[in-house]
Amino acid sequence: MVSKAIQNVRGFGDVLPAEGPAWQFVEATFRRELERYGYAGIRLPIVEKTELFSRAIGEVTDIVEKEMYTFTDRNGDSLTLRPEGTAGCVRAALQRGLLHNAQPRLWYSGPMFRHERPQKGRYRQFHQVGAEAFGVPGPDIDAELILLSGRILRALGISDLRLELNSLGTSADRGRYRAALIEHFEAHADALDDDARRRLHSNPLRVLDSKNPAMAPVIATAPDLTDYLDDESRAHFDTLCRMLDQAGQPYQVNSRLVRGLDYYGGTVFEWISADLGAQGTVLAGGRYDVLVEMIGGRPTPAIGFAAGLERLVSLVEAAGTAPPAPTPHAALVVGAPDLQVDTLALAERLRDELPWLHLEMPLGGGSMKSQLRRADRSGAAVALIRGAEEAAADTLTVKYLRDDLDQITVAIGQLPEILSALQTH
RNA sequence: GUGGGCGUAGCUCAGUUAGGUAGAGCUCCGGAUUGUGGCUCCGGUGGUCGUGGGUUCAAGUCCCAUCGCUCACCCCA
Repeated sequence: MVSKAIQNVRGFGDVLPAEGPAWQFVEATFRRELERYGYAGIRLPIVEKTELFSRAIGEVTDIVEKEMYTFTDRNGDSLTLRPEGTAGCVRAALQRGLLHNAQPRLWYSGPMFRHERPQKGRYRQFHQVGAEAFGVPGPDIDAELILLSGRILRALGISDLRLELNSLGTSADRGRYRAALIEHFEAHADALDDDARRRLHSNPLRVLDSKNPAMAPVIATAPDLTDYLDDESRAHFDTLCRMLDQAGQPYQVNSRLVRGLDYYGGTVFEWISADLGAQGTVLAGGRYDVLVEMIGGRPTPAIGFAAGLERLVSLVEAAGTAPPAPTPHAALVVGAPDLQVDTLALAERLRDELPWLHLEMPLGGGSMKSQLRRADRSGAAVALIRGAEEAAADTLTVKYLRDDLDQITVAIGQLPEILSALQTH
């Protein structure tokens, strides 16, 4: 009696073995480069109190209003599957005293959850690598973080990326700009579409993002955020730009670039691919100097980024830059069923003696022909054949599956020497 | 949340127009080669046609619902 098959939950994907090399490449590259810049790994819970996100991200954001996986715990607490990583990282750094008289740089990686309609590059469970640097107020950390992100993306071998940069200024700057924007759009209310009217008072900056071509003229004539920055924000941004120029990092200033989370202010940046359809942002971040205080700490400047791993993996797969999965050095083939018992022990002795050795056995029986076929498919460089003749003489036959070499029969004691020649394969 | 496209063998797909109880290629298994992979040839395994209802003498095919995939809007990494 076969039970009804169960399918996955919508938007919750599986990473299959074929995608393994690309995922490992992306994750290993992030880890390596982040650690080179002094970022220390931190592991954070997937569930936090709902209030953490509603306070940090903003009550009126789409994420908090309609995308969170929120549930009531058995003791009545409202808990939420994290929709992003920064809030939890700040909570942990603050709660554990990491911010006390220190300027920690932290990174983390893991699944995030948002109840959105899935599409290319957007899933309900998705994975991010995040990096957060606390306690440094100046543009130097902004520049270094951006250069670091560029280095990672270059190391992944992804091309056709552009870096967009902007400053959101202070909260007061944005307040004045917001008022000016509303005034502008209200003066041209007849040119707005339904979405724009709906957002005009809740999130007027978002109106600038509209993809509706009919809105292009009214958006083009809208006030520019850059004109509303105070002297300090402007000086910070100018220095950042000079640092990037000097380091040879190209970028485009985009005064329309904004963020969907309320805690951002000052520098914001975004790496965008042209090859991902509508969800082209692969890595984005910015300053959030007010967040630590919002969560109950002392005012602490901070900046960070988050990278979407599914999107990067997709680009890495298209670019073909991930190293292939490693293939076995050798496959040990058993010539007769009565040899299985001590051949398995022989394999263990070889693995003991040669810790680097990737040795597989085509287990489960089958003819020697079948075992050799499986050995070949495994990608093994050589097949080690142990049949009745070899067992009687305490030898093994080494058959080269990739190189044009004759097979040889050698004493077991000679095997480490023979196999060592394969180590660089 | 809104709209479009799609679910047939492990994979890629035909079959849906005009309802008549399922096909191909690849994969996999076996043989040709009584101890030797890859190429070739021969043979074979494998599907309650996403799921649940309904119409019908008869449903992969028509209708309804539902789940999943996918693309865009929206939103975002």
